[in-house]
Amino acid sequence: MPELPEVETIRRGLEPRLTGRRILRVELNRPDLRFPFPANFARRIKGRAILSVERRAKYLLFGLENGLVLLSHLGMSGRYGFAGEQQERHEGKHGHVVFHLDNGAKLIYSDPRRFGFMDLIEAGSQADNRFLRDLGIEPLGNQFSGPWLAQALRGRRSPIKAALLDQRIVAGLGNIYVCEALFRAGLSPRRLANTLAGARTERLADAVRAVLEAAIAAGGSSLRDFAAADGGLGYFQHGFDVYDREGEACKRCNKKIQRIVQSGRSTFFCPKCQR
DNA sequence: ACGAGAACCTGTTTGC
DNA sequence: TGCAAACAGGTTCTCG
Repeated sequence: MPELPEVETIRRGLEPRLTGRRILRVELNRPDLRFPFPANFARRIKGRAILSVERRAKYLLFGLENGLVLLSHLGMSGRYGFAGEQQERHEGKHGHVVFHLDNGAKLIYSDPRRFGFMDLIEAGSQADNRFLRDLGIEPLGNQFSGPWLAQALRGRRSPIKAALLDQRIVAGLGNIYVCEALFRAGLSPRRLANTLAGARTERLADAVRAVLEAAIAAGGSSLRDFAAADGGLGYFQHGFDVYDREGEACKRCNKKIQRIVQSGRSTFFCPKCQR
């Protein structure tokens, strides 16, 4: 589901509506999502105010009172919505967690496929958390650059597509934006990661940054399972150059976009523009 | 150690 | 039209 731009869009939608609010009660409608909820999940959250809503890679981090952090990953189909505002169908059957707020609002986490998951982290131990500790750098952060990428890809024998999806290197890219970034950089998804250096990694780093920034600016893409927290739908998917465009004309050279499968996932690319 | 593939789920789209 | 197969934005685990 959501990749970094969508999660960032959701974060921006939730932040003003949650910051300063107190969670009066948490309704847990099942014991697990992808993984079991941590012990005493609802009881530990109950009564605490929400101080911040942050993002790390594709994770949402809700900073709660007294140093507790609620970590939430949306998997493929997870989403946040407020009761009564929309998508009752989604929430009705798959509203797994309901946060009752002190202003009467009910924030609902729904997730049909249940690939999402949540965790609670005590202050100061974020670095040890099993979900966060192995994440690579943020692609929109200061460290990320051509030279950094060249160094990170050195010795990697996997296709560049797979390397960019590896969250331990760069954290936040998913299938859509990897395809889009490789197209923008003019690089074949099949090219081995360790054959990239110099100008190519520079172009790739620039492409990654540009495609993510464009997507965030557009409010995130809205494939069928995603709605921004404020109910608005993103529209960046109308601008995809290659993703989900198998057989259609390349916008640059007019040749047909191809679809191949790499490590079990669809890759879309232009065989002429991408080397 | 590292990379590819399977597994985890349900809903929607595609193809016969 | 109906039904089965294929496919979907992610992560973790296992196996070679």
